[in-house]
Formats: sequence, C-alpha cells, structure tokens
Amino acid sequence: MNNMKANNMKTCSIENAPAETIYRQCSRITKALSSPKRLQLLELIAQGGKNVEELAKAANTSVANASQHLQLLHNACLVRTRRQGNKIFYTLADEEVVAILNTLWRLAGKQLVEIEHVIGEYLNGKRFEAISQPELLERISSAQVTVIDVRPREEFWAGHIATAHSIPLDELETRLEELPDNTEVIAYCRGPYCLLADQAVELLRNKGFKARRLEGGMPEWKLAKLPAADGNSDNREIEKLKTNSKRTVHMIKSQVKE
Amino acid sequence: MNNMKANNMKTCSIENAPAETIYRQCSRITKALSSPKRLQLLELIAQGGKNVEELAKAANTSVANASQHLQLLHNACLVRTRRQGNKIFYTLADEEVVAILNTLWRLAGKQLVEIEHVIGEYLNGKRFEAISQPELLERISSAQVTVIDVRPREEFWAGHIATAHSIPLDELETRLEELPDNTEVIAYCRGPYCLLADQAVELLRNKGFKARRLEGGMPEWKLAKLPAADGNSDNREIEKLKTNSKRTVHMIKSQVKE
DNA sequence: ATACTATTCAAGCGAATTATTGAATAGTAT
DNA sequence: ATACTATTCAATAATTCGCTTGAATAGTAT
Repeated sequence: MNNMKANNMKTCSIENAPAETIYRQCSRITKALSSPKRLQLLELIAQGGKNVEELAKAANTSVANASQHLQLLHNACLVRTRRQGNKIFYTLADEEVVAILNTLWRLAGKQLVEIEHVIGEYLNGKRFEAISQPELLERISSAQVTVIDVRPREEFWAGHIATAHSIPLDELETRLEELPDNTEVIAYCRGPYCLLADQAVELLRNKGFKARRLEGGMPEWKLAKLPAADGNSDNREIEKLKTNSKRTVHMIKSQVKE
Repeated sequence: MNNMKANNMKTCSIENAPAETIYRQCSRITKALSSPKRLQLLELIAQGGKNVEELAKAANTSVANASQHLQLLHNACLVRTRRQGNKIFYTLADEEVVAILNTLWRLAGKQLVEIEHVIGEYLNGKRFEAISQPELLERISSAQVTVIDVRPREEFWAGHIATAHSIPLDELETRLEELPDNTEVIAYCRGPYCLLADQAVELLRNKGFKARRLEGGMPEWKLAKLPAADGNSDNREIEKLKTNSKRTVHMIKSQVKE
C-alpha cells in the first residue's frame, strides 16, 4: 500500500527520502519553539541581550532549567552566545527569528480566542484611547509629538516609523530623561495584539508623562504606506553567521553517525 | 543597582500572570508544528484540500495516525474540516498558516546547514541551470515563454508573477496538456531553498518538455519589484472550479441539498 | 596557586507524545 | 432496515520532555 504510492509516482520523489529529513530538520526549530518557557525566553532575549541568570529570573525559573532551555534554543540555531567577562549573553541568531515570532504572535492573536480574552482581561480598565494613524502623521509633521518604538531593538532596525526613537520597553524606565514632559509621547509596537505599547503607556502615565499608544502597530503602519525608515547602517550581520561554523561541523558529524 | 532593577518587578505585569497564559497559548500552535509528520501533513494540505486517507497515504502513515495528527492541528486552529459526501476534507484555517510555514522554511534553510546538505544531495546531478530574473522578464514581455507557479494555490493567490499560471506541483502531471511543447516552460516556487520548482522541472523534462526553473522564487521576485499580481476573488473561483471539476460537482450537489 | 562565579552537565522522575492496534461512530448506499 | 465507508476513539508500549537536585566545568579575581 505504501508501495502503491511510490509506484504510482504521482509526482515527486520529495515525498520519499529527502522530504522526511527536511521535515525532521524543520521540526528541530518548531520543537525548540514548542515550549511556553522557551517562547518566553526568546521574547526576553529579543528585547535585548541578557545573561542566563537574568533570563532565569525574568522567566521565573531555576538557572539550571533556563540554561537547559537556552541550550536547546542554541542547538536549533535560534540564539547565539557571547562571552563578556564571566557571563554569557544570549542574543537572537537572526532577524528571521523575530520574523517567525511575529508571525506566530499574529496567528495566535487571530486564531486563539483565549489570547484575546487574556489580553482583554489584562487591559481591563487600563487601555487608554489610542491615537489614529492619520492623526499621528499630522502631529509628527508639525513636530507636536515624540514617537517611541518600544519593540526589541532588532525589530526597530528592521523598519520603524520615521522620526521614532528606539526605546525597548525594558529600557524605558531608565531612559525617562530622554523624553519630554510637556509634549505627548506616542508609543507603538507590533500591533493590536501586542501589549508592549500599552505597558509603556501605563508606565509613562504613572511617571507623570502624557502618553498614548498608536492604534495598531508597525505592520499596519507599513501596510498603509506611511513614512517609515530602517536602520541599514547597522552592520552586525557579518559576525552573526560566522559563529555557527564550528557548531555546524559538529552537527553534521553527529548526523552522519546516526 | 543592577540587582535593584532585576529584583524590582516594576515595569510590566505582563511578566507575571497573563504572560504565562499567553505563552502557553502560543505554544499550542508551536507544539502543533513541532512534529515532522504534522509539518508534512500541513504542507500537503497547503497544496490543496485532501481527505484523511489521501493525506495518510501521502505522508506514508496509517489513517488512524494521520487522523490523530490532524485533530491535533485542528485543535490548534491550524486546519479546518469540511464534509463532502462521506469524506472529510482538510484545508488550512488561515493564510497566516502559510505565512508561518514560509517563515519557518526560510529560517530553516538559512540556519540549518543540514537542509542545504539534503537539498544539495537531492539535486545532485538533477539541478539544471536556472533562468535569471531579468532574462525571464525579457522573455515574458516578448511572450517567448510560459510561466507556471507550482506552489500551493493559496500562495499563488497571495501574489504571483504577472502572466504566471497556477499549477500546484500536485496537479502538474494531470495538467500537462495545458502546457506548450514548443516554447519553454519556466517553473518557480518559494525560493532557493524550495524544491517544488526543481521537481516540476524534472517531471516536465521527463515528459519531453523544455523546462527550467527561475532563479530564486516569488519572494525574491517581489523584492526586486518586478511585475507581479495577486488573485482577485473572481480568478480564485475560476481556478478552483477548473481543477476541482469532478469534486466540485459533488460539492455543488451536496450544497444544494443542504 | 586559591577562591569565587556563572554556567553547564548528569541523573532521576512524573507527565506528555508518538505510532500501533483494534474497536466504535457517523454518515452513505442498496 | 443492512451493509459499507471514512473517520475517530481508546488502550498500549516506547520514547521524549520538563523540571529538580546536586555536582562538575570554565572562566575571573585575589
């Protein structure tokens, strides 16, 4: 019966040998993404390089456990490590990782009603009116506003609203002095399902700033073809891909063994 | 001082209660994507609605096992079921699912050297020279070529090369009469890491057609801002009806009954 | 060197996942 | 009604996963 298919040879030899390997390889990535803790860790890492201890604390778990998860992510080539003093900092391995997290986030927000529910509950009584795209555009052009991008820095580099400053949520509290206390601050993030901007607004209001979030986020801004920019000048990519070379050799070897 | 910052739970309540729920929810999706078999099934489903038996056969597993996997995908809201006669057809639940599969594929191709390795092995001695973007463009404008998009139909709808015809790889063999045997056929797919176009070319050459693949794929074409189009609802229906003619009759019948 | 720190490794245990088998269900056809 | 089909359910055994604990390692600082 299995042979039937092979003989029938409907189309493609990909159904057979190579495909299985490919799907198995792809599943290395999705497996790495399949644990809530690891998703949380990735999100934390995306917001800025952190060491194991910080990550463990932020993700509310033991250091050993965090380390284990991180190594799994590392084996899936989703994160990279960098030694600094006697600490090891984790960063995302590639912008595509952000891309996949974003897609995942968008899909989850769209499909899983529970998430909307949770978000709704979180924002209950906390969500302030958002500013609309055209209104923000007008305020920008008349310089009546300060726009901050509270997403992870990598995402800012990949494209941001013109005139916006990158202040990842993590850093916001320590960088308040960069913000004006007379003109309004507009925070934006990934979109309607993303809480980053809401959290930023909450923090800013608590500190006495005038703040609102943008309706939607960067994807919607881009979609509307409103003025955006990206940080091409940043040239970190070069080093990125080099680091994997050693590990790669290892991986191939162990694969051959099997 | 660093300790202060870390200990102080300040900024975001998202780190606490709601966040865990959200990550757990997101992980429902990634868990569903974390098995090779399910990735394979999704890919098959993406290439056109299929029933359980077909899927099981194509994925080379038992019907019961396929059914189990499919239900898992269904619970994660990644696929949808539709009854037709006494068969149940599975289709993707949302275009975003294609998006996430694509991102995953791209990331995997970029990060996991093994995949390149496998692809290289598969294509060993099989890969024919590809046609470059500018060359194809010129041939298109002088009508010296037939362009076919061998990706799943959903992806064709989301955007395709101008003048291209949608012939998912699955259907290629049964639709050969639509192709000219005097002018060259150019197949394209998702990009350099995607084998669909190569498989199409192989099949076509075996059948005596003149065929080559495009260098890169749709994303690269879009990136170069070359002429593209996307499928409006009208096209969509027509395409649908064309290829599903047999099935469609059934469908219409049963729809009328309802 | 020695002590110290951050991180990783290793073993163990309960829970979850995968594929298999055989039976049950819900539609369809006669 | 009865037989039939496509699909799902239920029980299983082997495997893997996630977290904990306690020890080992590889750097740094004195």
